[in-house]
Amino acid sequence: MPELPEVEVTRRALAEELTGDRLQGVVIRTLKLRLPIPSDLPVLLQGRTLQEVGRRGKYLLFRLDNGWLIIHLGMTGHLRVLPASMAAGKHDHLDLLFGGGRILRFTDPRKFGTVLWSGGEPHAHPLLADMGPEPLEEGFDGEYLHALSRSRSVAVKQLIMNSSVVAGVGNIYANESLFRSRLRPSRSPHSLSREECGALAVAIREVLAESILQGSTIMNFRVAEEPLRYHPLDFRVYGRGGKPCFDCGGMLEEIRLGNRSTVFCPHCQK
DNA sequence: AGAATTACCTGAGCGC
DNA sequence: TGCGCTCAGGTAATTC
Repeated sequence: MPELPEVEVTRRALAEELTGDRLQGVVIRTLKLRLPIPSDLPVLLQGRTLQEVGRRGKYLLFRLDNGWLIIHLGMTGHLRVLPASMAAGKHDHLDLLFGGGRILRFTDPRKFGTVLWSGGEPHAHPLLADMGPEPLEEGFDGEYLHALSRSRSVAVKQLIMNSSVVAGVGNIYANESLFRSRLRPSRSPHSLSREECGALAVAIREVLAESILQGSTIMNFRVAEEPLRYHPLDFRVYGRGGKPCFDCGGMLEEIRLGNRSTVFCPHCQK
């Protein structure tokens, strides 16, 4: 489950490795992801040059001469740059062939990933058009969260995981940022003060930025041929239900919120 | 409009 | 060793 930091680290690695290179071929092994891969992708991509690699939330945006290839890694997807001679495995769904015998290979066992094409601005694509602000950019702050939260009835954790509220905050970082800001995941948004909303916005920005920094530091300079890993040792609460809180030593509690695994410290988080 | 539910998919972990 | 079961989870589509 690549979250925003992993997607950003991938973006940087691919931009470094592939920007300016020409796409020489496309191999699609199945169109049947959760949403079908556009069948005319080979025609659209063949011979085009990669101009830049961007990101919106957890969507990777590859700008070609004639439009944008949009890829979401879903739960289990990853992208690697490999020698073209590398045999394809069971879950290798898409290869983009570049010069120098390199392929950009999309692999996704659970097929929750998404491959789209946009002829124009990718932000206008229907699946991206309604996304909220980028958490690491201007426009996402405590005031914004506070204003938005007045009329919402879901738990605050569900609020920040809503992509129309803020882009790219998934389950792991929602848990982590709520712990950092000392807020219970089940809190009603309209109960949050301006100060609490501010602390939450800061916490979200911090946990994401720190994870990107850490991921970048360990990133293989030549682009990992192994999928990027998470940094499970760094998580303070995610995956640690029943274990001691790093801050107070009390036992972390695990509940379900919106059918998502939710971990918090009942002592530290109010 | 916002909230809740469903659907998609397969590896991993479990009990037996 | 292998079978059957349950679970995990991002997000689009659908329903309430």
